[in-house]
Amino acid sequence: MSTVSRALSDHSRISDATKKRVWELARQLNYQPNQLAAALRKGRSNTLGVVVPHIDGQFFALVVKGIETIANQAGFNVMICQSNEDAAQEQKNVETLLNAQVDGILLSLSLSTHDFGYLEEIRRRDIPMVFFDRVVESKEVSAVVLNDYQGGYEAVCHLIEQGCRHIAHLGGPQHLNICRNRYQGYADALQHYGLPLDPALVSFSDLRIQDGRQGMECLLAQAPQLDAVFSCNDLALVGAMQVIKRRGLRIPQDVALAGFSNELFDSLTEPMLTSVDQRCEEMGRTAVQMLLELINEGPTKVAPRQVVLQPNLLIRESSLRSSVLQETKV
Amino acid sequence: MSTVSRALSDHSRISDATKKRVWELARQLNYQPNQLAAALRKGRSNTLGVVVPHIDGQFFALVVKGIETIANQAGFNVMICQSNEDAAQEQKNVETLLNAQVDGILLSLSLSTHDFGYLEEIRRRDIPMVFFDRVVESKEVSAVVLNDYQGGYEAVCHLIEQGCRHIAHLGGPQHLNICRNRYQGYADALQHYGLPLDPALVSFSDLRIQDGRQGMECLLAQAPQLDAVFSCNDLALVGAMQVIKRRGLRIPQDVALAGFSNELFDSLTEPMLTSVDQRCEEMGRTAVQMLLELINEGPTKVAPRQVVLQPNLLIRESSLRSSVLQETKV
DNA sequence: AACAATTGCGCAAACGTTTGCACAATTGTT
DNA sequence: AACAATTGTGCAAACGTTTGCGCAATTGTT
Repeated sequence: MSTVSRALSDHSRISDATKKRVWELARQLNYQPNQLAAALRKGRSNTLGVVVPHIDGQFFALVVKGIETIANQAGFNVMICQSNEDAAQEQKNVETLLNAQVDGILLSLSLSTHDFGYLEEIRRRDIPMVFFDRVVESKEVSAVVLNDYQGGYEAVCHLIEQGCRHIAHLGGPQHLNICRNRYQGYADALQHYGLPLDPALVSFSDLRIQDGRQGMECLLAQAPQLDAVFSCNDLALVGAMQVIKRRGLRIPQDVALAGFSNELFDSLTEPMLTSVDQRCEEMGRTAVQMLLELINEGPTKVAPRQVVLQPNLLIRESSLRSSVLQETKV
Repeated sequence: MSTVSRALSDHSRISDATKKRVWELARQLNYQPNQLAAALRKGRSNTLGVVVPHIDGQFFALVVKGIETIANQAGFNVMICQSNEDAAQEQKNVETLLNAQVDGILLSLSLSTHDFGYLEEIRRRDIPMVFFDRVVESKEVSAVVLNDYQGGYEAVCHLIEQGCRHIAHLGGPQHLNICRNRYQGYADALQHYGLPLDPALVSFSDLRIQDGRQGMECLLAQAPQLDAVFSCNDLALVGAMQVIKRRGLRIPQDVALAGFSNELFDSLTEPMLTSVDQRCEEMGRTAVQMLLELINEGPTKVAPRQVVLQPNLLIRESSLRSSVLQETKV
């Protein structure tokens, strides 16, 4: 048994001759090692756990793809759980993963998670963990995020440069880092150009499509002079667009639009929607690489890091007023 | 040890008193059973494997959601793999899952899978398995599929009833059951109404958005009289729509459109796209239920079954010529 | 009161690997 | 030629559960 095990793992103390014999026989018998037994003995399951709010929609689907690619290359299995934006479900997911003895956890917070207490259990068990996108902001934990602030800033600067002066914002829950930062980018861009930050031009919601419709109705009612909308995500922006069109307003001439996430449908609407691309796959790859590092070095060895990816503004018809030809790729 | 184990699993031969004591102590010590050890001993990992072509796009994302819901309820973990429509990757995924000692496998074939030989290994190991959506058609295997034939048939009947007489088809790879059946539904609907099946009105491809554009160009060139398109999926249909609009043709007056899958973006385009809904979550739930049955009863006990779900035609603007108000929900 | 049946508990083996250690055989060093 | 170092192999314990079986204590039956 021991010799076999060592031969298969290419141990240096086994002669080439016996290795050959073992390999050959293993092939003949179609021997498949039992990962469970190995996991039990070695105390590592070679499995990674991922918790995402949902996988419909481009963003998380692509992040997951990036995660799977790298994880599989490194010989790790991946277990994916959806919290469905529900804090209780998220906690259950984490418990499930811990019970499944995963070697590490990748997590993006649900919309409704306010209490992070349950994460203590992960610390207590010394399970490596990396947040991505929607993170608890702390120097104590590893995380990879987009520079959402920069994304919001650039998008709004672009709108201003297109001549817009009354730019509205459809914002998300402010306890989420991403929404807060995008909003801050919006605010700072306005300030940079000497424009006022008008509360009547800002509407917060959970950013579903119906929230976008409703928010837009509201904004148009209280600030009819608005000439652009920057939305914290694309789904809400589509809702807003529907309302704008129904009112007979032209896009981008009367109201210019810019969103966030570069969803698949952004190029399918009319006009096509300007949006901030989030480098989804890269985010997934980076997160899992950091996690693997933590796993291999031991979570106590390597200090927590926060990686920030730079966003990429994709300018499309919904915000392009000037006759300048569009240079950015769709 | 034994008493503890039995107490925790509520064994009948353990007195209520000791059960109480064990439970209490377990809680105090924050005892978490090691699933790996249990799995090794019991010979079942309580993990299910899922292989899908991809998870971006509404369909598979929702199927996966259905799968996770039921599987978690039944105490099973779920490992999801994407084949990225690649046969080699699909085979690797299956090997990974087998090595991870999953108790059962749910599989939807990739676009490029022609050779099913590697599936023999699953049979040989007696691992329960259920196909869904894209299946190998055989009475020997369990599967849950949509009645794609019926979906195609209904969609095309609807187009005909709207007054269309020259209905084109954007078809997918004919080795895939779903594409073949949708095409057959198209053909039979034409025949039922006494319309000819004109090869010049049919174009096959891999159904990406650019395939839809290209296919549409081609169809318009060889059959300018066409007055409707039924596409095997919605992505290709969007591509076709773009071409149609660019030519200045009106939808649905000049060309009516119907697709398949009820993607998220169907309600976001202009006009909104008529499409066949696939009961995604239900498909996932049914598939996993069948799999659990196979796992619990033993794969040799219960005979393979094929479940067929009925499609649901969602009529939207892209095909609605008459002034009749739309009754179907979007 | 003698025996059978039931109830409650614990020993020890088993699941299939990995790995520390001991030992034998070979090779190298003086 | 004696000893040390190296190389190759195998024994047996360990990982943390589950479970067959045996034994003791209790309860039920005649």
